Amino acid sequence: MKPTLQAVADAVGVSRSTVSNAYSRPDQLSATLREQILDAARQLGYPGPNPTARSLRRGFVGSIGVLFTSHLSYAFTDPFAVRFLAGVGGAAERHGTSMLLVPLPPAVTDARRAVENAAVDGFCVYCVADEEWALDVIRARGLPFVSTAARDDAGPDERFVGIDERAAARGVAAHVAGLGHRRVALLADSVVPGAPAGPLRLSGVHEAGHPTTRGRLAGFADAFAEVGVEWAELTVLNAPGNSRPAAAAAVAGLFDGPTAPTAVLAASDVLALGVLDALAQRPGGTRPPVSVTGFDDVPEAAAAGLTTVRQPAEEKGRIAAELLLDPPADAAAGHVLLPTALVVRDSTGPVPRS
Amino acid sequence: MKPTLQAVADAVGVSRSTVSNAYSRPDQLSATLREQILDAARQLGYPGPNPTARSLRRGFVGSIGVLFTSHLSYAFTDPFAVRFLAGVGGAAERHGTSMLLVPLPPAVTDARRAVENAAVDGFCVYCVADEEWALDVIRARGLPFVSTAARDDAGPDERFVGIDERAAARGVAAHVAGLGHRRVALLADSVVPGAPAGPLRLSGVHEAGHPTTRGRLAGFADAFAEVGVEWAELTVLNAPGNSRPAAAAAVAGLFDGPTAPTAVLAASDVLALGVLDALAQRPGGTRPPVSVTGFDDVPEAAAAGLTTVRQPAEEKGRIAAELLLDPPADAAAGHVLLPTALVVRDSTGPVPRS
DNA sequence: GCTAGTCTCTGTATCGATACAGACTGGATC
DNA sequence: GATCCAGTCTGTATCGATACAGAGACTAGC
Repeated sequence: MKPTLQAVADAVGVSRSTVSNAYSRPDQLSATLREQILDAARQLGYPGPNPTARSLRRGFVGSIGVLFTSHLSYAFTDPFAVRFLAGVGGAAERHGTSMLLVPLPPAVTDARRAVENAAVDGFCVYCVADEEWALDVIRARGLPFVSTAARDDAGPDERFVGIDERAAARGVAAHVAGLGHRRVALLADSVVPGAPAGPLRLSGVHEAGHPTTRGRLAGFADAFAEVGVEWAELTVLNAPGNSRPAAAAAVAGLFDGPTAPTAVLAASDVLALGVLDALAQRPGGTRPPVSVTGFDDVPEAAAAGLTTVRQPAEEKGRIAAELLLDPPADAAAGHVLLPTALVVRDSTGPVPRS
Repeated sequence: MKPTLQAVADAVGVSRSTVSNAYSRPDQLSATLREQILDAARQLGYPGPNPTARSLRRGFVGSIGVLFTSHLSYAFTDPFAVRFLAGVGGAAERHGTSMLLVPLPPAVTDARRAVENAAVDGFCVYCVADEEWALDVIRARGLPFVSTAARDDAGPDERFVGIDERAAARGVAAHVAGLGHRRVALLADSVVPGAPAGPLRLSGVHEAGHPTTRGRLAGFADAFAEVGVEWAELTVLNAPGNSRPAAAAAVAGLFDGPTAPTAVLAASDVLALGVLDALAQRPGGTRPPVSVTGFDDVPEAAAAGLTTVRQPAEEKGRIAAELLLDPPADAAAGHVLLPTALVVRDSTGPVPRS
C-alpha cells in the first residue's frame, strides 16, 4: 500500500489540508512545519501528491495534446512534422507543460474515444484528415484548441496558425507554368482516403479529403487555369501515405507514353523526393527531364536540389503551442498567417523540346 | 456547467453505474438501453467520462512518459532521439497508449517535481544525465520504468534496453588505432555538466557525468591502452550540448599546433558532423587530413561519409516501450542488449606522414 | 411449482487529493 | 481593555467517475 497524503498527515499529527499546503502553497504554513512534513514524507516514502487526484480536484492537468492523423510514427517520419513538434516542445517547456502525443486508431469510433480519453488541457490539431469529428469532440469537452489547417467553417474565436496554402501553391505552380509546362501531374497524400497509389479521377478540388490538400491542389489548379489549362487536363495522383515509397508507387508507369506529364507538383517535399527516387531508378540510366516541385522545404530538400515552397515549421509549432497556452486577449490575434517563399532549385527547368 | 455522468443518468432515469457501464462495459446492459443512454448523452453534449476522474478511480492512466535530459526540443533535434521516439511511438500506438513527453527544468528540485507530477503509468528513461534522482522518484511512485543507459547499480528486476557501449566504442577506436593514429582527441557532450566547450583535464573516465558517456570514453581508452597510449595522453574535449555548433566550438584551435591530434573520436554522430563542419570551414581551403568517427549511424552520417558505430535506434525505442507495456515474465528477458556494428566510411584514414 | 441460473440494473463505498470558510493565536493599535 | 489583523492550521464539501456486491425479473429444467 503506497502512502497517501492522509498517512503523512497522521504521521506528523496535522490535517490533510496542511500536508497538501506543504506541497502546493508553502506560504500557507510556517517553514518549520513544512520541513517537518516533508521530512516525514521522505521517511514514509510518500512521493508527493498523486497527479491524477490533484488534476481531478484542480480541474486542469498541465499537459497539452497533439493530434496526428494515422500512425503516430508518422509524426517522427515526416521531417516537417518533427520540426513542428520541436516548436511545440520548446514552447511547452518554457511554459512548464508536458506534451501528450495521442495515437488515433484507424476506426473513427475508436479515434473519437481516444480524443475523449486524453487527459489534457487543450489540443494542437496538427493534421487530422477530415478533422471535423475531432474538433467536435474537443469542443464538447470544452477544451481549447489550435488548428493548423484552415477550415472554411472556422468560428471567429477559433485559434489557428498556418499559411495561405492556396496562394503558396499557386506561386510554385506559376513558376512551373512559366517554364512552359502544360502537361502536369499533381501528387498528394490520401487525396481520397483509402484510394490506391496512382491516378485518380476527381470532378474537382472539392473532392479531396483533407483541407490542406484541398488548398494546395486548388492553388496548383489556379495557376494552370491562368495559362489556359483546365482542371480536367491535369492528372491527379494519389499517394497512400506521405512517404517516398508511396510517391514512387504513385508515379509508376507515368512517364512512359508520348503524352506523359513533363512536370509533377507534389503537395509535400517527402512526396517530391519519392518522385525523384522513382526518376533516378528508371531503367535506361539517364534521368528523364521531368520537373518536380515539393512543398515545405525540409532539410533534405536542399540537398536534393528540390524546388519547393518554404514555410517556417518550427515557428508554426511554437506559435500553435503559445496560442494554446497564452490565448491572446484579442480574438483577431488568435489567427496567425505565416509567410511562405518560393525556393527555386535544380529540380525544375524548361520543357524539353521533344 | 458541463454535463456529468450523473446528468445523463438523471436524463434517462437510470443510475450512474449504468451510464458508466454504457461507456466502459457494454456487456453489462441491454443494447437498447445503451443506445438510449448514448443518445441522451449526445443530446446533452456529454463528451464521455472525464478522463481524469476515470484514471483516478481505475488506478491507471493509459499513457507512458518519456524522460529526456535538458531541453525537450533536444528530443527533436537529435536524429537518433527522433528515431528512438518513432520506435516508442509505434509500440505505444499498437498498445493503444499515449506518449507523454515531460520537459525537465534545469533545477533538480523542479525536475523532481516534474517527474512526480507526470500522469503516466510508467517511464522510458531515455537519457537523463546522472539519472539516479529521477529513478528514485519513479521508484517512490511505484511506477515501472525502462532505462536505456546501463547502470552499475541496476537492480536485477530493473528493465533495460541498450548496447554494450564500452565494447562498441572500443571497436571503432581500435579501427582508428589500427590506422596508426596515436595523438587523438575524444569528444563528448557534457562530459562535466556546465563545463565550457573545449579541452578538459580528467583524472579518469569515472569523472564523466553521464553513464553512456562514461561507457563510450572507457571503450575509446581501452583500445588505445592496448596500443600503448595511456589515458593521460588522450585529449578529452567537452561539447556543451549535443549539437554541431557545440562540437565545432569544442575543436576550435585544436588542429593548429605541430602536435595536433590526427583523429577525433566523437561520442555521437551529431558531434562528429560538427567536427567535419569545423574542418571544412578552416581557412586555407583544403580539409586537413584528420580522421573523425561518430556514434549511432544516423541518416546524415551516410551522406557525410562518416565512419561510425551503428546501433538500431528505432528498435531500441520499440523494445523500450514493449518492455514497459508487456513486461516479460522472465526477469532476465527484461534486460535486452542490442547488436552494434562498425561502419567504416571515408572520414577515417591512415595517419598522414608529416 | 420450485430451485437454479442468467440478464439487467442499482446503491454504496471509494479513488486521493484541493478549495474555501472559519477557528484559534498572539501581538499591535487606540 | 477591547478591537483588529496577520499568520497558521483545521474541517467539510467536492472534483467525476468505477468497483463490487447484491436485488429483481425472467427463462429453464425437473
